[in-house]
Amino acid sequence: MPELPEVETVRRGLAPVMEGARIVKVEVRRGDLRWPLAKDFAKRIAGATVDGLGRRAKYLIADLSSGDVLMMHLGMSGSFHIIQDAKNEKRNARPGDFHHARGKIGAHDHIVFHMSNGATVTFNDPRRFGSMKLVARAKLDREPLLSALGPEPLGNEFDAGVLAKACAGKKTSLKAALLDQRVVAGLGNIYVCEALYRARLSPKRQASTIADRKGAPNERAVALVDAIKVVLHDAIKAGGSSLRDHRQADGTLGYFQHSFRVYDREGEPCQDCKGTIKRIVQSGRSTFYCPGCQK
DNA sequence: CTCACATCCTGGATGC
DNA sequence: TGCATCCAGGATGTGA
Repeated sequence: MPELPEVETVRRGLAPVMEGARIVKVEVRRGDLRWPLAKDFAKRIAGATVDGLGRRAKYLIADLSSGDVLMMHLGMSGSFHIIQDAKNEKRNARPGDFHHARGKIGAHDHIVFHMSNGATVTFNDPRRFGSMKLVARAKLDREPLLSALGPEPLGNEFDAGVLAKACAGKKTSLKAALLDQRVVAGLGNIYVCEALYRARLSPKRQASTIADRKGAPNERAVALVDAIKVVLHDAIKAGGSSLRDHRQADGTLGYFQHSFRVYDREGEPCQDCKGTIKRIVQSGRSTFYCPGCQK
């Protein structure tokens, strides 16, 4: 489930048990994720305190007291779960508190962090498209996984001018351009579909048509940037989207999937016109849109 | 350079 | 029920 809103939701769920706590021990149960973990991965982390847990695009970034930074990506099927120490849970439990993932390390729990506060944080990823990488903080500005990323869509620096410039001259579709992390970082298939619907722009439209000949933004670029910010903001507020029962780190379900206007709604009526939501395939991925509203 | 496409991997849904 | 097929939230490397 992991696009920007889901990763941000995971970050907010993990921060309370990780920030300020020491990683006592790391278990690498399977190190062959998207890329094999470095042989000294666990040893390099053990004993470090997590000074902060941040996010860049779809990467979680833990700042460690050792001088390293731990980059984590959820891929397609990655998730984190918190197993609370029983004593702590009893002590801290309040009525209405969220349900914590219950007790046991299970299949596909590839990486397990044992924290000094008694919490256990597991990284689960059936498809193993996720990844973890340790990088010296001093070298982070030259980290290849980050250096090519476009702007954060919720940041002030992301506006119609920036998006138009990135799309100017692009022959490819708007859909493909928005999925390109170099254009804007953090969108995935769901939120691209939803943002295009909200901006009333066709996913098939050539990307360059949100800019004039000089690369300046037109009204389409303005609408698109606005739609992207609104949909991401709303999704984060809803705790992300829970597809196929995917859960947040604290065990609760996000509910933004109920706000999908087009994603996975092929054949259903459009909420704005009399049309029907259609599914097409663009560069091998499903695109959902309303041909009536989106031009 | 830019773009379309296959590919990594597993599990769930669907169809016969 | 059993088995085959298709599809999936991402990102990269390829080949045209």
